[in-house]
Amino acid sequence: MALHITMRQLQVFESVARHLSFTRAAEELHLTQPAVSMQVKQLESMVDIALFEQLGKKVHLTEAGRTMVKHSRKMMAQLNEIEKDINGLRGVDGGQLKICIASTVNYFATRLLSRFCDVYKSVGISLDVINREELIKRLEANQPDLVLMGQPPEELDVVAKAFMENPLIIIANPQHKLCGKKNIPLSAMANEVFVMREPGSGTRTAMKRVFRQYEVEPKFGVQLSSNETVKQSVEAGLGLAVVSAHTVDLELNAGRLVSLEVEHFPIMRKWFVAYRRGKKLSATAQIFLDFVLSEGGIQQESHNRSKATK
Amino acid sequence: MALHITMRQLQVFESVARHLSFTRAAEELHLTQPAVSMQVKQLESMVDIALFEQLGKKVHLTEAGRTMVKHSRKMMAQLNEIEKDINGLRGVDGGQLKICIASTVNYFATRLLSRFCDVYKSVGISLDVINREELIKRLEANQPDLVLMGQPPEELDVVAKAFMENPLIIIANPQHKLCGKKNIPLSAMANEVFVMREPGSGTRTAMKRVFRQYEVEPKFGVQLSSNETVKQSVEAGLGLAVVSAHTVDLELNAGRLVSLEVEHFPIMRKWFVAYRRGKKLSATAQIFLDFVLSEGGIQQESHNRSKATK
DNA sequence: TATTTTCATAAATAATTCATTATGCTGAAT
DNA sequence: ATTCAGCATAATGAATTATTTATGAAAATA
Repeated sequence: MALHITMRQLQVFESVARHLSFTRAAEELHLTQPAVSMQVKQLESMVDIALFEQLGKKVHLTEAGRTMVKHSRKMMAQLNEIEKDINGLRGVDGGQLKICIASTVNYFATRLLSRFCDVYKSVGISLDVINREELIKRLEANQPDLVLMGQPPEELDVVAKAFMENPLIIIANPQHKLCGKKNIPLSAMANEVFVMREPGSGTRTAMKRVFRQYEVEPKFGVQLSSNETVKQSVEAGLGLAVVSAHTVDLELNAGRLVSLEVEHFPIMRKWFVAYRRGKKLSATAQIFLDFVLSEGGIQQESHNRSKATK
Repeated sequence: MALHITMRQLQVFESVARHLSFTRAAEELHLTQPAVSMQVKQLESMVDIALFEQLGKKVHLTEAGRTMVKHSRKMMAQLNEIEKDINGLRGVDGGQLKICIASTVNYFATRLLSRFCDVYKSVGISLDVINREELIKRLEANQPDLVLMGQPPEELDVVAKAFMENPLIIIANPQHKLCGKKNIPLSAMANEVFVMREPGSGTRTAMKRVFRQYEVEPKFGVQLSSNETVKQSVEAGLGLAVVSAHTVDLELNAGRLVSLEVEHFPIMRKWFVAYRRGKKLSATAQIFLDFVLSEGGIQQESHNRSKATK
């Protein structure tokens, strides 16, 4: 790029071209006339061609001048567009939001989202429901603005805020022999078969941790890839399962599944809304974050799952 | 225009955005890394929004950043277009030429033009054949690049170069009583009727001046608005006329008109190619000017018909 | 001819910009 | 834990730019 044309030059030039007078342009721009002359002269020397010609005392544009006027206007319009476009991004109105949610969150996230959309109608939301593993990949790639998930990842430096309780319970088929029993000891689980999600699933990790902690080793049965199939499998009597209580509301009420009152259960965990540390949240994302936190109704304490817990 | 975004800022920003690395951009631009950081920071402060976000050690564009990249590219493309467009004007190729010619010049100007076009095929020419009065108006309005005319105007500061002899002769119907006579005294014209062009016509002015100079007062008959009708009128026997010899070549050869050998005639005048003083001749116009002068084959002496004959 | 208008040029200076070096911080990799 | 790579910040100096005042020249006007 050889030419070092400045916006100022174009601006001053355009004014002269419009008035066909250096003096008028100077007045318009609150400058002295020589200042205008010099800017124009600089622009002329940049393109190495005369932009004005003075015949008698009247100033005329040359052919090159007419061309330059067009370009000047275009450039200035372009600049204004930048301002406009960027300002558009600054506000919430018309904002775009990319949200990823862990699959288990799905059950209430949709309700959350629809309430949000009611309030901020002009916000465009793209929602991806994915498993924990994929979600972490996406976070690494800086794809989503915000994610809703269970336990925030240890391996990534994220800012995570809890926004809702997430009790994990053990569910069983209503015909199961432990149904209705009170204070079932955890050790009783050693005789049970558990169906579960794929490795990497947050629920699976939490469950395993508890059993390991109390040195109970249940049997592990079928491995399933969606929460829905887990529930169906339990309903079909393939075994027990640890799930987020929110995801089985309907089935419990309908009596198709029951919650076992096992010792140490429910495991009280939380749902988090999270984003990568350093992420510049757009106004829209910030609003959504606040919305989720207030709707969730947990008193705030920032969870900072990072090595850099300085 | 509040924002004082510089091309440099956009250029540096674009480089960073392309590499997603300040250091790489610095290398590309032969700068130090802090210099790059500062340019980007300045741009960010101009639009008052973050363009990059650093997550871990990777640099990402923000939404605003992505928008800005588009605009940066557009702006830089725009700049290149200026250069291209202006360069297009600098050369002869594809140039535009607005030429006005006095109506009497028409007879050979067309031939001149066609020869010019043969050589410079890519030059677009707009040609207006108009009378002297209109031609001067056009000159005042700075409409034509060049004009071809008889006597250059006194009232306007033009640069005029003679390029061809312009003998003015007196023509008559072949049946006219003075036909074939040698050395007709100018005084004999006092008994003749002259048809002529409208006031303002160069030929008319020249003719009147000669008659006044030698104190001869011929009768003035019909006033005609085109050279063609003047010839036809003379042919029809309505009177004599003073015309540029070039315009009646054909008629003289065909014997439809004759030239009278009157004392002081032919008045030797010249055709001029002219443009307003101060006019920035485009390359194309300059070429045309040179072409006309060389084709005309008059040794050059610059005629400068101006008050400011300093 | 004298005056006014308008633009160009020159010199001076005020302001800003640009880039450098030096240094610190952070995250990732060894 | 140390080192390395990569960005930010600060201090500084050089270079450039923007702008002003003062002045001159040319053209229109009175």
